[in-house]
Amino acid sequence: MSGLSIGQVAERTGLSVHTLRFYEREGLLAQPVRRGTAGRRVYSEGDVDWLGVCIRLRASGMPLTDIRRYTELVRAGEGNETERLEVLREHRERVLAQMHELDECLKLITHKVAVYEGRLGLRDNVTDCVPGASRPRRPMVLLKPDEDTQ
Amino acid sequence: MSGLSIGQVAERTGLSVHTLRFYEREGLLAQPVRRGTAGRRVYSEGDVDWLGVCIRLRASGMPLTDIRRYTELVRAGEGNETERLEVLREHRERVLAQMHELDECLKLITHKVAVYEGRLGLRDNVTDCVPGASRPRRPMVLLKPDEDTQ
DNA sequence: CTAGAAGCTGGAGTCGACTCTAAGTCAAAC
DNA sequence: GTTTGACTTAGAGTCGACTCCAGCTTCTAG
Repeated sequence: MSGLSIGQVAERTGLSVHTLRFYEREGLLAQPVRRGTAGRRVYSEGDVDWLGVCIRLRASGMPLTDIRRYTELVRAGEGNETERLEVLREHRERVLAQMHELDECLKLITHKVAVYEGRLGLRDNVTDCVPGASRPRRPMVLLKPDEDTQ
Repeated sequence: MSGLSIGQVAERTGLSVHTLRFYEREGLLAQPVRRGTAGRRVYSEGDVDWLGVCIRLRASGMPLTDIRRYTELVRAGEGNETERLEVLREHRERVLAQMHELDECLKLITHKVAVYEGRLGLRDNVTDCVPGASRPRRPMVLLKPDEDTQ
């Protein structure tokens, strides 16, 4: 069951084979990858799981150097749990901040979308309108200051 | 009231003067920046507002090329609202997806934090403990598979 | 037996987004 | 009147994170 080629892992994780080798060079793998015939990489399920963690950390904006740091702690084995915790907690703070920021952005974008939908005489989805109800013609609204012209 | 130097705008927006000039070169400003004595940039409140929008778009992961595209639409004036809307809606989808992803990441991290806190014999914050209650010594838990060793 | 697919390595290239440097202008403070 | 400091430009440099290339081996199918 265990024993995946780099190609299989690429398919499974969504990373390219290039990236998998790159991550390995960068020291992002907790254990050195086993090698099979002709020096080919043989990934265990554990390797793939760990890669999954790395991918999540990356996706949440943790830079590779920090992932490496964390990986090194894990590789070093028991005894440094406090440090690992610190890394994780710091990152969690950053993620929360990022979510907050994203929320603000979303508000802005949603506001703008609403404004343009209004300008174009749309109410939400066209399909939401009562069929047959005369769609109001574009009412030639004067541009509000605060909107996108100027 | 209107008429800010590049330095003032930098301070106000949190962008560096370098970045402000860079953004301008990249065509991210809706209107060309006014120039004062000796060719110095003089920013209007409108410029700063627009920069605020750009910053939010960037912060939510919109690449500069897309911000430029949107800016060009705005600069082109009335008549392309449908296109602007499309850009915004697409971006909103990406932001929502990103928030989802971040949420997953947060779950993972929070889980790991909880695991390490458990391993270290902490319950939440130390300050949450009843003072004087004997803190349990680290119970030498066997490592669960699924956790960070292997 | 040979062609093609997949793997290997070391190193180079790319891309996005800044970030900085050099050489110069200008206004105000001392 | 010179020094300081904020500004100007064109262009170069940096950094993170890939992404690809050349040249090689090795396995499988026809």
